[in-house]
Amino acid sequence: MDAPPRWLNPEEKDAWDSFIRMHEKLIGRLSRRIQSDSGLSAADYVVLVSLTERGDGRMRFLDLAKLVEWEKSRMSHQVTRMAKRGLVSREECPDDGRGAFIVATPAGYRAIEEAAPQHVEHVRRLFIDALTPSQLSTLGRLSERVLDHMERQPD
Amino acid sequence: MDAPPRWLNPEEKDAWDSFIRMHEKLIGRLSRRIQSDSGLSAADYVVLVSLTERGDGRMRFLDLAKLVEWEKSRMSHQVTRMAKRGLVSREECPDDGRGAFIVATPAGYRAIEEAAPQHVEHVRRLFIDALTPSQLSTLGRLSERVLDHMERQPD
DNA sequence: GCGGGTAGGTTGATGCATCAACTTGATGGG
DNA sequence: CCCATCAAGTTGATGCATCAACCTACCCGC
Repeated sequence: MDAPPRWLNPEEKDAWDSFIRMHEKLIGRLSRRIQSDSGLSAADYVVLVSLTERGDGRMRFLDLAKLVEWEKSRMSHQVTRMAKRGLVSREECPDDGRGAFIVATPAGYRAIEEAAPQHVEHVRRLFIDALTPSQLSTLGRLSERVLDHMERQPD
Repeated sequence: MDAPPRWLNPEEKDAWDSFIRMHEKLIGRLSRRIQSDSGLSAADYVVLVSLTERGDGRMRFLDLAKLVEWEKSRMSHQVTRMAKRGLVSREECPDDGRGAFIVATPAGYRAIEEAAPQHVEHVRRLFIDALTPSQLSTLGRLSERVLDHMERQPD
């Protein structure tokens, strides 16, 4: 039944390769920077930003997981590691005996407040500054388009 | 001395977020697919493609690492795991006593020949098909531009 | 021909990602 | 009320990524 594989043509392959290489290099550099500047991993950063951005620095476990689109087990392991380092703590939930709140500690706040400006600076320097505003917005729109397309695909 | 952080403006932030979310979702789905379709990880796939694409299925260790832009230690660990599963083997290098060749085994060839068409199909379905040829080429050019920009930046 | 630097590669430790299995508390139907 | 089922979250195992330290073999100047 095997249909002949629809290999990528040269233009498609070039575009795909550039895209992948660009993203890998960009993310690699950003995450090494954030790690060496602040001692936070990219995962720590995402968690702390999400927690502290909305007011009280606390969120229900699964709400947090959904917000950043992580599986619960991934989040659980991450929170365990961060709690061990004092960046967040777990609190139990009065309404639901199974439930948990994840709370950013003062050390967590300090860490993210120190890390965020540097991180943004690197995003700007490595990525935003590479493009004109119009190119940037084009890239954003194309990304949205791919996202929408994926939503409509099985898997 | 701290300059005030140059936060991203809303357009910049939207573009950045879309871009990041898109890439994460895309890579996540592709690598889960390749894993469940073929039992290869994305890393296995990259190594096997690189080895088998150029003729004899063998390459010097560091040449391979440079080709895919990995650190030698990453490659070494990866090769160890793959060798354990019989996908590649190490051979010593007659010219250089320190050196090693990495060789794709018959099982490695079978694995990649089975995995590649499926993988390409998913890339096409999830990514290529989301865009018109002209949009795809735009995305490729923007990626190149970011890559070039990064080359010129420190770190 | 030997002693020091460097190139080629390995190893161990640690953190991150994913999968499957598990526990415990909530909930709703009979 | 009780049992089944589901939701919330944890745990353990395994593979991947990164860093630093290490080991040899090669090479070059003397």
